[in-house]
Amino acid sequence: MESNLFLYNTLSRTKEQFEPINPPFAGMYVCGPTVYGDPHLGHARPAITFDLVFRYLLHLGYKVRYVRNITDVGHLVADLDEGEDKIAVKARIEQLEPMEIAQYYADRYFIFMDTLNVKRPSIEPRASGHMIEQILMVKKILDAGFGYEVNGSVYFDVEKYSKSYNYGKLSGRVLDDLISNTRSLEGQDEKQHPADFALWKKAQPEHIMRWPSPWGDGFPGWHLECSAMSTKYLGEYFDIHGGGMDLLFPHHESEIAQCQAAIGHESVKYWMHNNMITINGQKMGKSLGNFITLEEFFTGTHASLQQAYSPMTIRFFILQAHYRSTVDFSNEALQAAEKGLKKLLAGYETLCKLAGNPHPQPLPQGGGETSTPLPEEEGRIEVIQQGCYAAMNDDFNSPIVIANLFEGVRLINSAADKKLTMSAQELALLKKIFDLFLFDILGLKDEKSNDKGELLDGLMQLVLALRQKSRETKDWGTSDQIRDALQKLQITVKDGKDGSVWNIE
RNA sequence: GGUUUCGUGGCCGAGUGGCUAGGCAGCGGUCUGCAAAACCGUCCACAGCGGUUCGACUCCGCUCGAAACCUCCA
Repeated sequence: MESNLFLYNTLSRTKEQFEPINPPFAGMYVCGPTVYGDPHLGHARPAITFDLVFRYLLHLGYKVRYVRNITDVGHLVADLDEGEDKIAVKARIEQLEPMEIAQYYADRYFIFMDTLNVKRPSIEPRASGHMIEQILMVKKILDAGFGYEVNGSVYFDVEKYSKSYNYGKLSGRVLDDLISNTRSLEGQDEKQHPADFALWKKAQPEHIMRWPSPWGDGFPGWHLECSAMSTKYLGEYFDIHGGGMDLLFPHHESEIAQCQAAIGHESVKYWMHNNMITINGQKMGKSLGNFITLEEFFTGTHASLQQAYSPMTIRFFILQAHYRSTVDFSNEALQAAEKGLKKLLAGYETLCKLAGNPHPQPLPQGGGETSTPLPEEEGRIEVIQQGCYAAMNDDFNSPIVIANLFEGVRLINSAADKKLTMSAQELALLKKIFDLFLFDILGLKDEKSNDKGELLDGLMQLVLALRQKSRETKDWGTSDQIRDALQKLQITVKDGKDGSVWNIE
């Protein structure tokens, strides 16, 4: 399978040609959510980024297995100092089983990702369901001599590891710097070296989430689940591992070390990282008062939001930036995105009419042949198509894809205005491009109800016919009254040369 | 302080050693009963200071500024 797809590998810090290990198969593992809180903007970006990758790989014909984990074990609440399990803390507060909470927020995550039109991965394994695999991996690392046990906990020996391998190759860190920059906490330090990390952690009595192990009751270290589950479902060497840039260190760095130690070689060919999100130029944080959940975005119920923003507006906005750039959310920017998306989708509707597709409304009759079309540029539609492919092949450059689609919209609208003509072949190809890139690959969709129904359609035809009569008699009062009343029902009427068209907002 | 990623016009956001990004907003036209939409034209850039070069927004260095990570835990 030949493709010209290039993607940016964080490991090499260059764009590399994508050559899967076992074509036509492609394996991708992406770090999923920790399910202890409601899904927010920070969840949307990686989900949409790797959804784009997933969709494009599928389009190129790869047989993709996309694995995204659900982390439902052993997390601390960031604001707490005591070192309690995140989920355990929540459970005590809300008097629920920890797994009940994990289930609740996992379900919420699934629902909101569905709303964002993020395709479900092939497998969504849970850390809690892979204790045996994780324990086995700890054993392997111990057997290989890269781990040590202290008081029922097992730690990874980074110092020893870095004598043979480069711990820090992914994030650019140097071990000596890590030492000098690590403030050693007094007392409870079981670790031999400040940079060592936990493979298995002994559960204190108050820990509700615990599992038996050869080292006593406890829970797996953070980095372990991803190594264990990616190996289980994608093999000891697979194509793409993705996640947010915030996970670069120590999470992904440690995953590399774990796999190297347990398996004897690295397990990932391409590392991909999406950049972070800011709100009005600031990071999103609970303490800053700009922590906005997806539900709040969709309903507009947050003090800093001027209005509700639909899932597709959020998706489009995220795709308007390249995934390796930071993206800054603001009301002004989101409103611009909302309008831009609307224009794109309206352009597609016009295209369908021009292309003779009855969906969603018939083209108003009439229109003369007297227009003087602009001279046709040879292959102007092909240029758009090639532009879209070139953009996707260049490290999934969705903003360029979108720019190309807007060029298509310009042609469509000009054709509708009879400023230029497009052949049936051109229209058909353009429709194909929109169907593929706008809907299948970018994963956008029209959110307004297209299922207008025969009854509504008939009623609207009647209403518009009556309004047309009043317009012909220049009864503007009646005409405007009808239009205003319809607008209140979210139905927009636009008067064109060839009659009026209507849309549900 | 270290590592990483950045700093583009009113806002968001691509890209490139010399050649148009794109969207939103603004301005001027066309169309229109009005409105909306659409079309055409147009203004506003490349954080700052040096250096390399025939030429830099694009390469190099420094300064300033922003974000993520650098502790136990995921």
